[in-house]
Amino acid sequence: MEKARTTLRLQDVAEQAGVSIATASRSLSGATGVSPSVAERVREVARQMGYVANLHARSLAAGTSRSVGLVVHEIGDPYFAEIASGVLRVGAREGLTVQICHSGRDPERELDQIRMLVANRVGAVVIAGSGFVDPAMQAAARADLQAYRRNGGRVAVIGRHHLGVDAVVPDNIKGGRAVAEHVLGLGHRSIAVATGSRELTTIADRLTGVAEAFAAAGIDFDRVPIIEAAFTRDGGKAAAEEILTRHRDVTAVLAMNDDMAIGILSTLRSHGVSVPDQISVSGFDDVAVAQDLSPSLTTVRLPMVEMGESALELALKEPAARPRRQRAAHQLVVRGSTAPPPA
Amino acid sequence: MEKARTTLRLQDVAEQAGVSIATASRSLSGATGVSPSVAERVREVARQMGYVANLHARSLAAGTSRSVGLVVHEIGDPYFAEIASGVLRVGAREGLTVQICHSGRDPERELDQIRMLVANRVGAVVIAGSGFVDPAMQAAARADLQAYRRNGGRVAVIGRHHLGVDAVVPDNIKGGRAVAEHVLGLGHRSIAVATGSRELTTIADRLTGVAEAFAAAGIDFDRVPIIEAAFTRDGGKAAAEEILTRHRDVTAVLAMNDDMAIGILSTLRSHGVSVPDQISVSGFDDVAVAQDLSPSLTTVRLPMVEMGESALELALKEPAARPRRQRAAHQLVVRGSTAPPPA
DNA sequence: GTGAAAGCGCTAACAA
DNA sequence: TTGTTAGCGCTTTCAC
Repeated sequence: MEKARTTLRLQDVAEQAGVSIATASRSLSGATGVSPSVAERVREVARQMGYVANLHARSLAAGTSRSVGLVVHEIGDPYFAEIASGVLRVGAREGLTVQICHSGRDPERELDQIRMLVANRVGAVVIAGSGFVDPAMQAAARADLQAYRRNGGRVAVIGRHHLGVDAVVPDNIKGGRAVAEHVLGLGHRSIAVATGSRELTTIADRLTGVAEAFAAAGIDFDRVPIIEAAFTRDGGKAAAEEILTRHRDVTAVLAMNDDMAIGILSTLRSHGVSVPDQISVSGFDDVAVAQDLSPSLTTVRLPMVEMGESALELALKEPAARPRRQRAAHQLVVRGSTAPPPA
Repeated sequence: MEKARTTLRLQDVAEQAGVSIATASRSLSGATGVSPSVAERVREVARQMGYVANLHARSLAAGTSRSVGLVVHEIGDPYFAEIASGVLRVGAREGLTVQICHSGRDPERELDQIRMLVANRVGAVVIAGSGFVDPAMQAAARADLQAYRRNGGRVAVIGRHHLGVDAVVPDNIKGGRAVAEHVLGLGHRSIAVATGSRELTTIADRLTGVAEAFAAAGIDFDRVPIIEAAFTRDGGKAAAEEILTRHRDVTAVLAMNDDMAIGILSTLRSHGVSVPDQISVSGFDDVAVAQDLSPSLTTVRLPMVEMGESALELALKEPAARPRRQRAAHQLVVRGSTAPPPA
């Protein structure tokens, strides 16, 4: 008794169409050198049989694959979800499959995930998590990535990394400066900053911009309360609690991302503190809900979806001699959560 | 001149370690039947050389792959982002890579994506988009999926589908009923419903539950204004505009998801309509920001992350004789956006 | 324009 | 316990 074949092979299609496997291959992959009529017939037969090529076999034989990888800190976070959306969009357009993985803001996990992607022989990888300030921390990742690139792999990152690869970089410094200038311009002088870990370059840069604005306004940044907490809504809540307890004179809070700002708004509201009448709050990123909050959130808009798109497009381009750096536009978006300080 | 090998092969590791390629394979894949000392040595050599196995070759030879697929409508949508987070979490735990793709709520695109996943020989696919009410619409997908399963592929869906596979199903009917009963219980009688396309089973079910509650309250559901718009924030805004224009007597709006509810809140606010004093608003899903809105949103909580986890776990289990159906707990969460109607 | 055949890098019988 | 070898399904020279 013959063992029944389960999956269709290219050979089955070839036999059915009465051509050689080579011709079948050429017909289906759209290669040149097959007479149009034959190619069409093969395609028709394949379609009717419901044949789907085995991409593993194809990748193995051709040495290239139609897939790319994306590393994010956490896909449930709107910031990364929107970036992923952009990456998926370009991927679909180019007929690429996209593997997404979490790094959980952990450099070691990030490295593991990169290794896995390399093992999967993806054609390109996009790293969307923020880099770490400490270059040593990324030495291993950098080495792996270099080896990967020597073998023809493409890499692009979003944000500032020490990886020596193409990058889409939002100007976090200028953005931080813009939002701080806005709040200072409203007349605030007693300002607190709510931030995540300064080990992340994204955060470090935003803080740098804020510091610049303070310096320009003649304010000693060392005296400004910087509340460091998780870079999440819960972190924002914790920061707000601390501000209400230990910095009662504060009239404005600069959150280093929207998530924290949302948590801050929530906590202030539950404490009966009116925004922006008593305290102004600003965010950073302009996630989709920022405009629908009440009050709507003053923030710095980063085009996350476009950044995802650009990053993959950059990675897909012919590699350049030296790393390319593409700036992402940022834009101060003034909404209802900021106003002059109470008289 | 010999062409320089770029990527390391298993053979290179085997030679370096002084063993056969078979032994090297067994050592690295953790298979039994190798002396511990040899296995350890091989692993050490591989690590030092920086060898990463070619997963395509492995999949092709072994006929199985350590990857799974996830199909969502749109990863930028928090609902799906949270589900994806759950899937990625389990995937990481099990050492699986996850391919994510967009269907864009388009049955044809969904089919294409499924085909692509099948071509990639993923071990399992999780479909997270809502199914369509019209069974004919999914006939093709169903056929493809059946063939995939006959070849050993696993499938699980989130939500009600006509696909004949394992499913994680939120009880949308009861959830719809619960939120409608809550609003009716507050005394509202002039209620509008804001919804997305009823072609989606998720939405159809929620509406069914709502209708049940209305019937139980002795209200003719046919007289209730049902505003159909995009199942997004923008759709919610459009629905709110219409309600303000054409249904001025409405004291409560039931939105069939949080996204729409957020858009509704936003539009009502910009029109100076107070929530919940003048109009109550409810949502569905309990996306993370729902609790941080102002007013915080009354909604039906669905454990999205857990649903994603369960779906992949279900797909990874040994297949059962008949499709399994796992209920996801839902819970009415009463917050600030609902109150009795104005006197 | 088409076909035969040699791999792509790995796993899994089967032998030793 | 270890090694030899035949594929996995496809692409791609190289002949014809």
